Amino acid sequence: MRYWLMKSEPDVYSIADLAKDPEEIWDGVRNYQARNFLREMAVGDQAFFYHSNTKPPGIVGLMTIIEADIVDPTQFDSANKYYDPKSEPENPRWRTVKVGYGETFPQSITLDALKATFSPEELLVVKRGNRLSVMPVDAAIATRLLEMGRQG
DNA sequence: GCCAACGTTGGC
DNA sequence: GCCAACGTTGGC
Repeated sequence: MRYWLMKSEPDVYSIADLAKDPEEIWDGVRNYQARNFLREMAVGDQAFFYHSNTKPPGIVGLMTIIEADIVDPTQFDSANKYYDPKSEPENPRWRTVKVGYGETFPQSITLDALKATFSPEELLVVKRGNRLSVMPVDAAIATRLLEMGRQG
């Protein structure tokens, strides 16, 4: 079982949205490095939910991968923001996963707290200028994050 | 709202 | 294949 971190802007899609409707296809990722990580995910993996572009940014909870290697349906929908005219239905370019709601931490782990605790080598999200929206988290780091998040 | 970081596109 | 221009992300 592996751990991951996945970013979303809460104005677009937040952990409260996932809690309300607790299964969701994580669509709209259009970056190859992020997609490659999505394709490595397996059912049962755990992912930290990170709120970006908000005050304060940080890890707000946990979710579970409940279905792996799904074709992202938005790539073929010309009305959708994430429509990709270059993706062929017989060879879809963008794949993703379905996530299930896990838990919301009593208090989010802010980016400031993450930076104070972890080096960029330990946790990529604290690296300045990092724009990757899906990334792996080392198991030992994940354990510490769970302790930080659950104690609130 | 600004801007640094950085991925993508397209001309050559 | 290089690289300038451009667009997007995301912290501040």
